[in-house]
Amino acid sequence: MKKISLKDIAALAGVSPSTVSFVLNGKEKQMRISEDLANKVRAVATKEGYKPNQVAVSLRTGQSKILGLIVESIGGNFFGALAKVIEKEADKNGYRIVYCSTENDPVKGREMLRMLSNSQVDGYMITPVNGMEKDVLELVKAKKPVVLIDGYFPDIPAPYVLVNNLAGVTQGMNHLIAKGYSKIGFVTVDIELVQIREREQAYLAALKKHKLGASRKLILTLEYNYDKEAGVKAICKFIKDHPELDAIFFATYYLGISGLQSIQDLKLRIPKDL
DNA sequence: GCTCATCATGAACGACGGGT
DNA sequence: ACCCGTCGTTCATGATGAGC
Repeated sequence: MKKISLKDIAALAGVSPSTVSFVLNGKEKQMRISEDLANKVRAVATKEGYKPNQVAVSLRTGQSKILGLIVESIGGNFFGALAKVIEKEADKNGYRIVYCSTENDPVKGREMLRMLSNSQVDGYMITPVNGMEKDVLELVKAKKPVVLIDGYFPDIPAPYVLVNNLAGVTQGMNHLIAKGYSKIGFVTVDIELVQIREREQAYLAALKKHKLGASRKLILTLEYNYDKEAGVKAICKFIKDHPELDAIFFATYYLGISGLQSIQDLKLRIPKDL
């Protein structure tokens, strides 16, 4: 069976295609189309199960009503929850989301950007990875709508939405310090992301502010894609090498999980020993 | 003859294929 | 090598008829 087009509906209803278009797009008032005719057109369209040809709509309007979302990873709590909200808001406004991930690989990030571009998406939401600067800049130069999420490029004039890394870490540190801990370690990763750097800076700033001797000696930096076991071992060694530690701050939730494993392996008790 | 309501006409969108 | 029609849809503009 042939796909029913707007023209078919028009022929069946005995009106012109434009009339059908206006009615189905809710512009019958604006176009002064009588209520009776509008109802008739709607009835025919529903009966025939008419669905607009999105390719043609895009061709005509220049809009795809699709937004591209590039996140760090599709799995995981943070980006999963984020995507859910974004999808919901997009849906409210008649947009759909194409969803892909970079795994913090700039090559893959660029590949995804090109894919989205070829798919004619109307806008981009991107969690930036170092190495994507040129491509993002190109989008901005081309006046494409771009929003960066959970990170930004200082030199690129694109709007961004961030977690308040500074306030979050500061609040956490203040809590530990208020509880009387003074030898606080910091475990982070060596990835070049602004949010990670900000967290480390906030950690150091908190120590400095409370005159607890801000130094890098109590900072452990793991490789970003650290092996699970190796990471746990490294944290164990870090704790053993620094017996003066009475508290540890983990820069990310996955580091925290590894850290809990390490602490358990060392048979230390929380919060008695650490 | 004029105004208003009501609906139709036709061009345009971008890429591709077929015809000269 | 170039032009032109094709797809389905949208929208500015035009056309028709009714009522005064």
